Amino acid sequence: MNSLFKALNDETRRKILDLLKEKDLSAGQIAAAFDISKPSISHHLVLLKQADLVSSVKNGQFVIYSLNTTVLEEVMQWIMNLKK
Amino acid sequence: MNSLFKALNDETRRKILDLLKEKDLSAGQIAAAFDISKPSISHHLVLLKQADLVSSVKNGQFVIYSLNTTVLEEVMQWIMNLKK
DNA sequence: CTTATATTTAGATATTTGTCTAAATAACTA
DNA sequence: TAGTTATTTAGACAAATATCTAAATATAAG
Repeated sequence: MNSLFKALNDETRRKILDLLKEKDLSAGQIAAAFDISKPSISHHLVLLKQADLVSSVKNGQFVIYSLNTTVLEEVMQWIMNLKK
Repeated sequence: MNSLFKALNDETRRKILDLLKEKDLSAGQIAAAFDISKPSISHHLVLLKQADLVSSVKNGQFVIYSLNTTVLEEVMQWIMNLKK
């Protein structure tokens, strides 16, 4: 829960999730969408992976990232419980 | 959206929301539930107010805080859009 | 009017976070 | 194998954050 809210608490990371909603992308393609260095984006991707919001597979020299929405259920549940 | 995720990105603040789910509480009552100084709790309450997650009314020398769940709709919408 | 109680404001400090550049690692390609 | 491209790791640094103590403000009560 902590790593989830932490991962979501950044505009750049939320935009990355938005990008991945459309289609899977390589780290480089993701970085290209931002005016931020590749190492920084790589770091954001680490945080998103820690939260299990994205997964990645290596494809040759590329690393392809995909959105994983299943953990968002937890956030939904947490909110629902509060609204109860 | 930013202030919302920011406010939610802290265990103490999430617990405050949980407390307020049960019933309205004064700043002092909220502080009493944590092992953290009153000024620190006061600061957390400021952030929760900024995100519009709580509202407060002064009652004599007390300030009573209440949970406001309506803004959580935004978070729900944002998540829904991602899951789409 | 003075003292006590409730809360916030101010200012300081240690930790966390987002960013960068340079270097390391991995995998293609000529 | 040498060079090129893709990505991550390492290390540094500035900004943001959570916390504290001390002081200020506001209200209540004797």
